[in-house]
Amino acid sequence: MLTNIPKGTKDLMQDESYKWQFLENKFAEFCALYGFKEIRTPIFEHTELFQRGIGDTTDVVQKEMYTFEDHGHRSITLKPEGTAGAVRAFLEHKIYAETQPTKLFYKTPCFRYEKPQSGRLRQFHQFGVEVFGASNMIADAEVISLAYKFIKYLGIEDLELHINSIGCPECRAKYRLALQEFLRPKFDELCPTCQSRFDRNPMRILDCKSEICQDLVKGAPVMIDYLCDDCKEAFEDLQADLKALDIDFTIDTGIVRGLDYYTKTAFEFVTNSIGAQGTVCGGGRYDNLVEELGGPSVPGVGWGMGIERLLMVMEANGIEIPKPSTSDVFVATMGENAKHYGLKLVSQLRDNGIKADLDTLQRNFKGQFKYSDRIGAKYTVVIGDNELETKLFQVKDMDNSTQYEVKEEELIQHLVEKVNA
RNA sequence: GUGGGUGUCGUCAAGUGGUUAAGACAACGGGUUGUGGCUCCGUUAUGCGAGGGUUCGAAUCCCUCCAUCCACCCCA
Repeated sequence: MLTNIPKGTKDLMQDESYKWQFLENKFAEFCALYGFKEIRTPIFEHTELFQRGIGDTTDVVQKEMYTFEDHGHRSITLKPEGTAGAVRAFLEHKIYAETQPTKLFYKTPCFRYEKPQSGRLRQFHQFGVEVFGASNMIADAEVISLAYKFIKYLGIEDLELHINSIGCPECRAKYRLALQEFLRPKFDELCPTCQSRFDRNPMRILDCKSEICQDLVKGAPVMIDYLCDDCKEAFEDLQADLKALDIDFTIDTGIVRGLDYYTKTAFEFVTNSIGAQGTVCGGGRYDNLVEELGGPSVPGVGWGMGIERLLMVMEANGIEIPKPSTSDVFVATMGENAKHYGLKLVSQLRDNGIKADLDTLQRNFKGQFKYSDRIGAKYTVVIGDNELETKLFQVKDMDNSTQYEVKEEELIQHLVEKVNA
């Protein structure tokens, strides 16, 4: 029990953290290229922020939030997603009063109380970007382009971009009615889950996996046909923008975001190589969210990318992240005098930017070499009584097993050059 | 929340009622205290997810629980 990690969480251990560091650094670089700046907001917020932002009737809010009362009797919730907190900060710091648009990125843990499965955790992590203040579809295209380029940079080829428009509140409401009218006569034939979706989220019925529902849904009205002029034009603009960027996409009328705040653009980068949870990046436009949360009428568009899923896709495609060396130089010593000399040498090497290490377990000489090999040192320096006396040190190149002597005064410089070569 | 699979050393595993629970890899030690990756030798589960039960006898059968994986739902 004490040594059991909580359900649905993962430790990131020392031999894997480099992968995350790599992705985090690259993501920040890409964001910088696109003019996005990082924000860091708390991992918990007032519960009401999510209720209002994500929507009271969504699954996320209704049954998946980690909510608790703090000692001041406030209802607090661990972030289930990143956008709400970003909007809150945007409002609280009155960023809308500055030069627009505002382009923000973040990385954050998210928490949802769900039953874990492949690609689904209770604590997972997202990269996210948000653009505030831009209503033109160019912003949507930019945001999609950022995700696209980042994904391509990482070498991932099997993520497909799916886009859809889910309209604005007006046209979506009309469409919902039309869809419900279409399905109402077939209600009794729908699978139980779809019957429950009928009122709550009828658009989900369109991509139900049950064959019966698939059949019943044939000929159903499509959201795109119900878009108002404004939404329709926006969707066409987006497609034109993506084409201009040479970004391949497919229109997927089945995309329904599970968070209420989305309007117009909805998109996902999906794969089928990592199991059932194939959405690696999902996002869209939310033109009413800022206002809904008590701010001025400011449009927004953004996405979240699941870091664990991203890594799963990379792994499934055999993409390797360069593993940093743990040690460039290992100093093997014999005897007390040599030990002190070695301790100082290692310290000096580090001062010169060399990853250096020495034995701290009183291993015998052979054991030290073995350890040097294990940690992947490129060079091993030998220090014993002979070396201390002659001021000539043995340097062994671990890759090709050659060994040679270097004068004491040239040793550090020599190693610096070798390692950086 | 619903369903299915799995649980034997750090890892991969053999074992399906009968004396001391194979093996491989890893780890650690050693092959006459100055040299790694190869090789050789040695060490490493009174224990088989936990707790009950059946039995002369259980890792092997039964029950309960727990963990984990996968799928539905939902989403990153």
